[in-house]
Amino acid sequence: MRSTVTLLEVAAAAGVSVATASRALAGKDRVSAATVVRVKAEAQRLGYRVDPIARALREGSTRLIGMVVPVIGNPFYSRLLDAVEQVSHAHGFELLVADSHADPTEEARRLRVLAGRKVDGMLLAPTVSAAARESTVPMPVDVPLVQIDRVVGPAAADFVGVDNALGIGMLVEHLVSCGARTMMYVGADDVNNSGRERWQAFGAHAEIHGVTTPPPVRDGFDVKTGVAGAEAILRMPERPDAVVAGSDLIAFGLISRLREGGVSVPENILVTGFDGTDMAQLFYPTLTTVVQPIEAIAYEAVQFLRSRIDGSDAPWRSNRIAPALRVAGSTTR
Amino acid sequence: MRSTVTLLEVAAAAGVSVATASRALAGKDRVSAATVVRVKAEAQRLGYRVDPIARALREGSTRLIGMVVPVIGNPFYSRLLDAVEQVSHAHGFELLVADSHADPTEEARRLRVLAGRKVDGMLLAPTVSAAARESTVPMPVDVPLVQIDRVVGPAAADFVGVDNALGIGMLVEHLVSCGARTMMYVGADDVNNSGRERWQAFGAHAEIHGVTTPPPVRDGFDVKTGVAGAEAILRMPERPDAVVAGSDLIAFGLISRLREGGVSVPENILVTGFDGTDMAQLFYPTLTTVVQPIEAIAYEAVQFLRSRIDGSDAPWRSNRIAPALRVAGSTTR
DNA sequence: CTGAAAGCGCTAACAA
DNA sequence: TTGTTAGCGCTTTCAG
Repeated sequence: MRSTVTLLEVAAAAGVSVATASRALAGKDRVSAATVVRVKAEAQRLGYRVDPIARALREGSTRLIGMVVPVIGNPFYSRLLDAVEQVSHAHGFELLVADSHADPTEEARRLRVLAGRKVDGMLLAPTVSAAARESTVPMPVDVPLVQIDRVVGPAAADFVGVDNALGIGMLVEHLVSCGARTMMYVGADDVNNSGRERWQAFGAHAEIHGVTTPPPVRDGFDVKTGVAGAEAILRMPERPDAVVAGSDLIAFGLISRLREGGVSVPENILVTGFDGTDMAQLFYPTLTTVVQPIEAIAYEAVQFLRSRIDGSDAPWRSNRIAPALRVAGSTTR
Repeated sequence: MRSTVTLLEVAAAAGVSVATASRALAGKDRVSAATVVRVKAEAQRLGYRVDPIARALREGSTRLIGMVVPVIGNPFYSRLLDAVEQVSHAHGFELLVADSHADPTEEARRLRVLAGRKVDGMLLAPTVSAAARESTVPMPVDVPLVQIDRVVGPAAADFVGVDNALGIGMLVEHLVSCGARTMMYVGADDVNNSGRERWQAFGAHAEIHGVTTPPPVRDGFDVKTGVAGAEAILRMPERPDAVVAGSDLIAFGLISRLREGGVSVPENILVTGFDGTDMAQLFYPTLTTVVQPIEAIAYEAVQFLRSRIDGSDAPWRSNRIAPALRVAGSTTR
């Protein structure tokens, strides 16, 4: 069996021209039913598969979606990637993946490479490096693009992400119902919308419930930030009743550092996370958190992208999807 | 600025033919220095970039590498993906990613899709599903392929992975030096080489050190298996001194179940993992484990693949890379 | 309803 | 050293 059988061979086998064969296989042009059957049978028999390269050259469309994430190794992004891969695959797109390694310059370069590869559209989870503190509007290419997970700078594209305010609201409310009267926030700074929105929502909900809030610790979404938060707490004369961490990773770092400092969770202090990672259920104690609707985010993002690929020039849309509260050991006494 | 500037335009601007422009840019054919400069300048000025589609159609090479993993969401694979992405990118390849969702049928299908996309080569981390217990030799395509991480069935391709026997040896030796005299194995079954090799190495090293080994629990590489192992231990009249778990995930499941059962690590029993995930350092207790040389595996795999892409028809090679022992809380009293 | 032919952008024979 | 041209495999006018 020849490794590549061309349309010409199928046409010859079916006794028609390439043009007819093409039409028969495409099925959207007027071709006699009889030839359609014959051509399809021959194609099947010979194991014909269209050459996507030739088709792309001719049609200007690759059926490829590019996705750029800050770091594939981060479980949140890898799960998002997983979900996006499934959805785009279901829509007939293949996924070209690029990792910006949390470097805005590299991110821009990767976007350009993907555009050069003629992807039909791109999904971007923008990076925010500590180095490049200012937000760069990441649109160096004229390919349909939707931002996913978070936004840097003023939105200049469609956006799909979690409803941060709602999630934080759920957590604060839950902690209040657990009897917490003082709550500290340990999370990311204002460089991207997630950090900003979670912090603002925390403030707003704390106020609504009349909760006292010691000064927060705000930096990144990483373990390190959690450790810093724990150290701040260990230095405080009076510990807060609870800590709202801006991410599961922060909570992990926080809890393990508190433990080293002799403060245990949930006995001495309640802690919540944000993201709903698998590890949250394996950690000790299991972590109360808010679960990101990853599948829904992936689904909606691909929908947005498809409509842009199909030529929509509607105003930028922003889609916030509700997360779900998952109560666990870190807030259960 | 036009979004796509073709070679023809560059040639016109430089006052030469497309052929000359192509050669000048490629640089490997005889062209006068003066025209090279002129063409390059014009290309630069116009922002010309070769169209990879056209080039691929002409050359039959896409500079694309496909990679199929059982599940992107698994931290080990996402880190491997990350590493592979970097290495292949450094060699001028873009990465097309596919997730087989641990389904051999889907895996075969994805391999075919990638082959249809005309990738120059493929990296496959074969899946092993509980459903399809028998190993299928995964070579439905005639594209250079190297197996990475593990092998299913008789090797029919180059392979790069960790040196399982060495890793297990390090762990057993370490536990012996901690004073353990009875060790139980909780790991994966024999469906793939990793499960088989780790188990065999455990047996061999236990014998060398004269260690007593109660019956093992063997199933998958997942949390569930660890939980099963813990339950077996909780039922035993006499607990072993230590448990060698076949993966970090198994160890996590095992430790948390033991904790629920009132057995604590490392006080009552020592536990080791395998993989060296980030979580191993965040877990309580921090986990003694063997760190997979992920970067080295990625590097070597891409090297193997490149040599196959370049036409090498040497016999199949198998490259086992040494892991490193990382001692932590789960074996430190 | 079907065929002939153009052409997507590029590279490599082959000529000059 | 440079230009002309064929052709990679496909889709799509334009004729018939």
